[in-house]
Amino acid sequence: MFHPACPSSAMPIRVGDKWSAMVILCLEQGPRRFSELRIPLRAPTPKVLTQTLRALERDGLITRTVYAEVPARVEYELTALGHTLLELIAAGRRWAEEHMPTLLAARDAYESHNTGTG
Amino acid sequence: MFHPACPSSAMPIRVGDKWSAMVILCLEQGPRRFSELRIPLRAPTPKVLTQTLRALERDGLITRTVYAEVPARVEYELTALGHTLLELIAAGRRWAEEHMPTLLAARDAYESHNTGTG
DNA sequence: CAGCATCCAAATCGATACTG
DNA sequence: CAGTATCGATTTGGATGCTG
Repeated sequence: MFHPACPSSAMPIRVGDKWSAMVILCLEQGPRRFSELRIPLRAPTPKVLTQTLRALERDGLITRTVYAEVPARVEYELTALGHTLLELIAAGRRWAEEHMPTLLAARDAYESHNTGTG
Repeated sequence: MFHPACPSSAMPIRVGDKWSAMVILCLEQGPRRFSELRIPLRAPTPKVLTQTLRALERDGLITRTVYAEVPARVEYELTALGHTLLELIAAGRRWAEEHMPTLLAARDAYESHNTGTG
């Protein structure tokens, strides 16, 4: 799903920063907890995830709900505005599925200038 | 068109780096010269523009044609692959036109927490 | 479990100066 | 005109350690 080869490595489309699009995608199927987002995203540090989450919350794309339980529980969920972004991300993924091989081939051919012939 | 308020300031959608999408947009109506890209883009330094152009060329999104004239002339033009990206960028712009006011309003409301009430 | 504070590395953007 | 080379400021992502 979010393995290093697929997304932001070569993907020419971004939504904001490096993680925003992936967070939104993770939230597509429903609310997720802080730790639940760290695993699939491979976001090693909570700081970066917090930054991303805060920025998303600031822009009204997600909501942050705190449950007063003993092990503190916080859930993040997409807003209506956040859902509209899903379509755009899907469009980006469709483009990638269709044209990324061509782009990668072109990139590979371009790199050959330095290592292959020259 | 490319005034500081519109594009990457608040725009949550990017194509690659800060300038790639704008370069592609500038090339939509036909080939453009190096200097012709610097004016509308407000890319102050040739270095940054060159980097963007090279990356785009590397990915097969644009072509670079050099004309052996006395004042050297170089033209950049969108490839077929580059054209496919136009649709995606257009989708991003449509999203921005429709939802950006909502996003900005949410952001503004969020900022009020710090300056207004607290 | 969720989040913050501090320090650090890397990428990016940018200004100045110079060449064919 | 088009592009390169060098240096600096800003931004971003990341690692470690600590708190409620």
